[in-house]
Amino acid sequence: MRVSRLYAPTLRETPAEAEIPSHQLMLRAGMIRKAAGGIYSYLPLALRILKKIEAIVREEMNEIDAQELLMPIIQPAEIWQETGRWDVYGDEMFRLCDRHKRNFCLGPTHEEMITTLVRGDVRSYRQLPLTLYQIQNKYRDEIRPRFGLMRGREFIMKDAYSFDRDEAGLTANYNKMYTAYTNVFTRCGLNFRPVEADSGAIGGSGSHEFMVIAESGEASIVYCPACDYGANVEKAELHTIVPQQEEMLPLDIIDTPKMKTIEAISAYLNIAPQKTIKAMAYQNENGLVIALVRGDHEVNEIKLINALGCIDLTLANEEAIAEAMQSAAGFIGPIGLQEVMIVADSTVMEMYNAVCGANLPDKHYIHVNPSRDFKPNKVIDIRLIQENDPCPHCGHPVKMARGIEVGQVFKLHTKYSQALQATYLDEKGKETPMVMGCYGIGVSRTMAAAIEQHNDEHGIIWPVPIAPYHTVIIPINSKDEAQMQLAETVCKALNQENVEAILDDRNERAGVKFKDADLIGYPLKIVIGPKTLQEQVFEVKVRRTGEVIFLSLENYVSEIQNLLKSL
RNA sequence: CGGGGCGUGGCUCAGCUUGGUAGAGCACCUGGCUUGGGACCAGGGGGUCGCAGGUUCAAAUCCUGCCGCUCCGACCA
Repeated sequence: MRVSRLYAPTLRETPAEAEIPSHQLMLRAGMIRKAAGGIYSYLPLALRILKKIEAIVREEMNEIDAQELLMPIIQPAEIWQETGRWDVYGDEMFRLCDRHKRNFCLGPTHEEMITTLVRGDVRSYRQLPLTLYQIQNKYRDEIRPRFGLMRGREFIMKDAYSFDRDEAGLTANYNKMYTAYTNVFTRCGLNFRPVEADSGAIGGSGSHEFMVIAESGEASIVYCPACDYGANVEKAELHTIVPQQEEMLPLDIIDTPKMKTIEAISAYLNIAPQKTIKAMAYQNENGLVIALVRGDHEVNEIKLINALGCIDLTLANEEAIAEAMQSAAGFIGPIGLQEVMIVADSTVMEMYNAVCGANLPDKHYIHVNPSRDFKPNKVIDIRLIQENDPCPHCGHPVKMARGIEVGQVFKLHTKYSQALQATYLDEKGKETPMVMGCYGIGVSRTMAAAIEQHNDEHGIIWPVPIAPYHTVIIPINSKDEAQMQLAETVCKALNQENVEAILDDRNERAGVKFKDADLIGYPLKIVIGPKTLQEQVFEVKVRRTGEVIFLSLENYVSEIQNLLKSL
């Protein structure tokens, strides 16, 4: 390939819309262009990268006996109505209508599709286990598409689905996938960490997310430096904190004018925030809910949703609070509340002589002893983990990091097979629902995540296995025939030995070619200039380190192959 | 959906307050010169100033509505 013919329009300046490195650099390197919010064209360089990632994914999937298939993007409403997700998915689903007014959607995921496919053709335990996967576009009408490929409305995903006879089979398949995912992301050159995850709207239980560690990541994770524990903060469990026992003092009520925040009240009373109880008012489809956590803790809304078994949860507005409790935000408390659901974090129930809102304007209770003074409807872990909280496995203080979710594995169990009657006959002739798992990799997101981890002020630095080309060959002066001739010879020789080389034959000054090469991020640059011809040596520059290596005109092919392997 | 910001040539932006013949840099085309880290000289093409209404002798500029993009929040395999 010749750069003069390559469709990779590079930009010297950063388009204003791009916020994070991967988005900025892919636009500047001429790899993607936006068609609409969250919808992009992949230009030739980006497509080569995607194909490399896909090839790695395919190899690892095939290795564990998953079989590739391809399912439709357009899916009929009926199968989604069967599982109830036609309504649950809401505005995030792209919906469309055909000329007969039949409803369809653009597939946001394929559980319904694969399950209805398999239920039609798998009848016997002899046909199980079965794992199928595809690499296909997905469509989600995100509330807020952003960060280029990181959160698009159209994106490429590898999705795999396993069907087993029983839980033991599912666990075996899940573990194989977990290993395969570890291999995929390792081979892509990513610094990642698998973490325990909430299984979310897709349902089921037992799930890990594969997080690429990056500042621009939208997910917060915790991990333990002492053991191998890691979790999405949404999921991270916490043990109850049991403080020293104290003598319970009599409940009292005091004036606390305008003291609406934990910070204000603890300063006013000169006590630690740990001695206060924070009451948060939420609203869900069943009404008002008061969530209680210790003053220095935060509510984990995912845990709260799971504890309540509800779908929707938002902070209650002032009117709702006033109506239900004759109180205002800042002075809410659990004592004396009637007909309002109260969920207390387990740590709250262990507190002594604490402070909480009195449900009266400008009043708080002191010497509150939860076990004595009120009775929550539910006591459960609902707090958000914080840096230095004890690891739930070993107790060592945990660390926090930002992560980009590039993959997730789920145990679905029989959620979809039951809803869609995907059953098989077991050895005894008994009809049994298949036990399912599902496993996703965001392929286009992985490309972006790789850039987030591998870039510098000059541009992208591709890991060799997913680089669009292994090396660019730069003749310093394209009008010098000797240089060009040698460059072409070298280019041909390398490509013949499976070193992907591209020749920058443009009639540009050397600086322009170097800048573009650095921006696009080829792992190596081979420079052919006057020195090369005189001294019969190549100059090879390593993109990542800036290191310059001189190779002789003899056996340079194997030298470059070795160099690429070492990167 | 709530709150900010922005829409002027392919890109980055100025001009708008105070209405009066649409600008710069980069990119592009032609010629020259140049070739080891985004050169230089000369010439040239390209914009109904997001759309629709309104005010005015006159609107990129003022007013109204709509659309799009973007940031923050809520949401999210």
